[in-house]
Amino acid sequence: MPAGERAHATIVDVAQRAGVAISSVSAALNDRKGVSSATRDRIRRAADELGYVPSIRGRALSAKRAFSVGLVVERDFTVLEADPFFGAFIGGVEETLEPNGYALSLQIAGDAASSLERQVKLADARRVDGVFLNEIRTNDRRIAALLERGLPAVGINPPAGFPFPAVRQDGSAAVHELVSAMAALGHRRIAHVTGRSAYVHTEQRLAAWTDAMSAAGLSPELVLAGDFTYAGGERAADQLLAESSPPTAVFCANDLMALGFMSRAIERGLRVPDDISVVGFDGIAVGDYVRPRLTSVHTDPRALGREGARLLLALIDGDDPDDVDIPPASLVDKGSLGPVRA
Amino acid sequence: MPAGERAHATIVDVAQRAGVAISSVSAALNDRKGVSSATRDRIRRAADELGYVPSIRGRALSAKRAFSVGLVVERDFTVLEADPFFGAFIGGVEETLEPNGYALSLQIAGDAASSLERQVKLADARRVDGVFLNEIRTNDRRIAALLERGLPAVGINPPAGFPFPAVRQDGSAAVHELVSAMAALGHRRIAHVTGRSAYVHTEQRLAAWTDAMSAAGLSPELVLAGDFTYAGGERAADQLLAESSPPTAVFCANDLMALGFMSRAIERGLRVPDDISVVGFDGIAVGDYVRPRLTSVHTDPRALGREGARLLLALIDGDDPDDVDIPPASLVDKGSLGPVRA
DNA sequence: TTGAAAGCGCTACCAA
DNA sequence: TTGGTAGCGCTTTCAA
Repeated sequence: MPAGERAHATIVDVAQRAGVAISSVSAALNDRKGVSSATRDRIRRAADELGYVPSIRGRALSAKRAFSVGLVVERDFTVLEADPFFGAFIGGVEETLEPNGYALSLQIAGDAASSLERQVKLADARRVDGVFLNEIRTNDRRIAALLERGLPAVGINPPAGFPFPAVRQDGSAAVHELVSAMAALGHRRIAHVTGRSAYVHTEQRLAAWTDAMSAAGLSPELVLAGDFTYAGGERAADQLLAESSPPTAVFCANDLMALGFMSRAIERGLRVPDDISVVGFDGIAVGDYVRPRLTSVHTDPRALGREGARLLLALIDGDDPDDVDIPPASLVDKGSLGPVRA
Repeated sequence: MPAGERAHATIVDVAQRAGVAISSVSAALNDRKGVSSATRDRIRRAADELGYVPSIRGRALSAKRAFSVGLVVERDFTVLEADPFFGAFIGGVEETLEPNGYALSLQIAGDAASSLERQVKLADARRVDGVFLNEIRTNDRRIAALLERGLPAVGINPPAGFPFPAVRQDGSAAVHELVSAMAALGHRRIAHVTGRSAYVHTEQRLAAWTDAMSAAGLSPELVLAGDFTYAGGERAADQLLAESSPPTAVFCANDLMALGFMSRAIERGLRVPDDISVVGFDGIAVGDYVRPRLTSVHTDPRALGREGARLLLALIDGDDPDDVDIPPASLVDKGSLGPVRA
């Protein structure tokens, strides 16, 4: 028994005070029709006087809804700390959930297996009415698990053929713009440091870069496998800059790697952007804390969260919502991209 | 009606399959006594075969528990993005909640008023069995609201006289160590940039610095009001370094400000730490991404979350747990603290 | 040891 | 328009 939980007024208390049946209270307070405005007023007053707030527990059981959606963040705890994406994403999610009386149930999982397990647990225990599918892998087992359970889900930047509604923000246009800008500045040897393998967004960014390179008449061969971490960016710099003819520009699949790359490049005695241009992807605040500031493809995780939640609630309501495209990511030059030195 | 939610097996299904009453199923699966091992086995088997997972909704209503705790993060969305504290804190919370079958309900509030409102809503709707009280203000209205509702709560680094159980990490010892170290390095003009006013942790850090300065025989007069943001740190640098006899060392109430201060100091042509030593508080990962790396008082938000959740669950179980002190924060020198130039 | 039944606080259906 | 009532899926008490 929970310690000290105060006795709350229930729907029965309100009904008694207003001298009506509980079904009328339910109808009145939920703005259903079939209640005269006189009794509706009386019920409202009684509810106010008692400080009545409907119990979400009773509602959940009766309405067969949890009034809650789930987000499982698959991150090593230590990495999560440095990753600002989810703060903004969750902020956006909240923007939609709160006015709709929904809450967010957040879980942290260390790896893919426990992420799947958490997702399944949330669904099986009926803790949530739907979930976000984030950071999707190329062969993501969560999809089948969700499908099998018939749990509403919304994908965030999912791959083609994704079976649930999705919200997308295109980044490829900005990557094309980036590569053309680099080419226009005289860059020919442009490298790409990828994200962790097996992630859809890693593939998406790699594909965008590859396409853009080809479109610019450049050969997309300078590819290094990264891991989305700062240390991974440092390692990439050590490797790429030690080559006999190193790149003059590098596009990293996220900002954290770009920051690590830039830092190590500077430590190795290079100037950014004079000796090497470094560009990231995400547009995190930390990019403004270094010198030069980091040029990056800025995304909008908050809009992704806001629209994703909107889709999810519609889906839960039994609608069949269309996918949502939020305005494409944009290249924001802050100084770490410059012309090739003569 | 939620779209497509698959029919789940209920306790009735299990009882039928096992040929027993639902009360026996409940007792068996919850490891209560009074069930023969034979029927217990039979029930377990039936449950397995049906893939039975108890509905948290039914349990919540009957047990008068939500099996969920709440955390309201009071942050501007944009600030949240840059703040790594909560990622680690939530990770720690999860570490405790998950094995206990509890979930975390996360809310984001933009200001104190809506933070209070959210907290109250969570409690009144009985969505959670308890909440964390974080970033407490010197005159925090949430405390009275929680007390009034009798909702279990746990304070994170609360002030003296706090009415709920609490988990604390002392930072003052490390601040004393810091100030002595600065004094030993020849610093006399040591400044402090505070956090946002009206926050308990702002006061705690200021008091620790003031005490430490006095203990070192120095006058604690160089105090500048900050706001915990990077930009605030930059402003502090502009102000302090423009003085006729600027400080030779500065202790900022958090790392973000220290990073802003350091960056601006360098932009103004000073060398860190040769011309000015800069030290922060928190020990965030970003401190390793700048040069010199940021010397800071390292805290352990993950342990705070882990132990805070442990306290909260005990409280919910009706225990009267003692406060928890986790090992004190420690000064970690990474290079932004150095001797006064001759 | 087992089973029957009450009740948790709602929603929704059906009569009156 | 109203009221009565049957669930929703559990836990818990009380008899058998």
